[in-house]
Amino acid sequence: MTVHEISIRKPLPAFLRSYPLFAGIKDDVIASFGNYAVAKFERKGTILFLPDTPNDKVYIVRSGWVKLFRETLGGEEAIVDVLTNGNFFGEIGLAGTELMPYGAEVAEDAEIISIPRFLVADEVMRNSVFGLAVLQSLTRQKLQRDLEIEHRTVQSAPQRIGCFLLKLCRENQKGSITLHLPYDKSVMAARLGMQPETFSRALTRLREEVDLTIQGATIQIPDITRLSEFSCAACSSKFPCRD
Amino acid sequence: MTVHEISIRKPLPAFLRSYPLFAGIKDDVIASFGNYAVAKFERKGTILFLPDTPNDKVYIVRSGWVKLFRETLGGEEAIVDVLTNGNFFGEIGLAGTELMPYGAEVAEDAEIISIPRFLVADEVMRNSVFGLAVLQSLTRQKLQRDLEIEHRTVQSAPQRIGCFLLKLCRENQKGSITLHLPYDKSVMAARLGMQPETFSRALTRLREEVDLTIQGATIQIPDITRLSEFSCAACSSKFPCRD
DNA sequence: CGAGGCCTTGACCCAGCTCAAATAAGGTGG
DNA sequence: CCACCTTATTTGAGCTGGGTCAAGGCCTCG
Repeated sequence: MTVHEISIRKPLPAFLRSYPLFAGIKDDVIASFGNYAVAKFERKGTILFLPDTPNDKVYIVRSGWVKLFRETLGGEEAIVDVLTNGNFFGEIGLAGTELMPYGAEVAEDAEIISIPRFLVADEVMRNSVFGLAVLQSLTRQKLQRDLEIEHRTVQSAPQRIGCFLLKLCRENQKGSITLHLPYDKSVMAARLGMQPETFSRALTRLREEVDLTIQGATIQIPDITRLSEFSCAACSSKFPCRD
Repeated sequence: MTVHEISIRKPLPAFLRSYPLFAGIKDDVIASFGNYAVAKFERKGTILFLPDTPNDKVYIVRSGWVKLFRETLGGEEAIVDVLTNGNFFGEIGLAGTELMPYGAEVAEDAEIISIPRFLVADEVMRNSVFGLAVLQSLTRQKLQRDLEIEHRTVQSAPQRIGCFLLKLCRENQKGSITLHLPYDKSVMAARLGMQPETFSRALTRLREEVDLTIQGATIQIPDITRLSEFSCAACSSKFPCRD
């Protein structure tokens, strides 16, 4: 919860440009974004905004991880999503919503760019290429949510974890891979819609099933294909089921 | 599966205009949409397109119900969504996706408008007001999905059904209400992420819990407030948890 | 070295799933 | 309008994945 913000200004334009979302934006606009946008390093635990709170910024994660959450009436926390490099959030503000339906907390030290909402809205209006890009991104994200819903009903806990690990592998080749769980297991559990205890046990089952080697947050996957065969067995979409 | 299509042409403009999505569109564009758009009556069971099939149209439901579905590898059908008046689908095509990630089947006799994708894309590019409207709609839909995910993990089966009934009530007043389940219970079950058997039993439990009167597809709700208190007890958002 | 935060284990429980069957609800042809 | 067939819904019985509660481990940091 300790706030240890370092307010810095970096050459955002290059960063923004590097993401497909901003591919069609003219230089002067990027520059304008760059003038109003703020990049900050934020420490794990920092709360960017609370649920049901007014907010007028759109955020982009430059590095690290940010989790979006809601509070159940019962006081429990439901995790909506956990974001990283190049992902954005707070765009619900573009729909004119005053209060954020979810809160945002830094799950792992992160660098976060915030842009006043009106700037983005203006640019959407002015630059149709950008508008279409955002629109397409949202379309895909919605689809991603559909998949997520399906996963939660169709896959077992170990399969869901396996599917998650596969996403972490990105476009990597077949064969053996070593990877680090990027954030707390309890957060992963919530992200995958299960209890921490279940996560722990499910990971054990998955290990037995596909011969993982697990040391704390480090996981060795001897055979990706085998993992995907196990995890995606129940799913409706072919293997790389990411966007 | 019998196809009993009646291809008709109705004054679409008025219809389109009546939905907020098209509020900002200029008359000539509406007219152009009207020229290329086709409205058809389709019978229950008609399949509009299959999953993983190329498609170049965006659809709007004018009346009736359409269900979007995927096929699990196991051959089971997972329902993505069930749409009605004024809802649109197929917009994923705007993201350049060639193959539809889901299929569409008429769940209850419906009138459906289809518009060539390029027309919509053009209009998004040309008319920023329209573009923003679509963008906002998608944003809200994505949020809706988030809620859906939360519901499925936090609510019990009876609560989920209750929540669904509340959505059917729309902006109706408090007190007693009678309503008709708009489509097959088995489809509702799938839509809510449960088995038909579970649905049946859960509905019975809900009846006992909040004194519903059930006759086939007709349901009498004596006290909406009571229903919402029961259903939304576990949810993170206040009562009218729809868009 | 002790405190607190994570994570893992153990024991037990229950909502929802599965398989199987009985009943309603429509629809059709005579 | 009736008998018959098909599809939708309900019920019964039993099983189990995942949740809950309660203890330990473990590791980090002061």
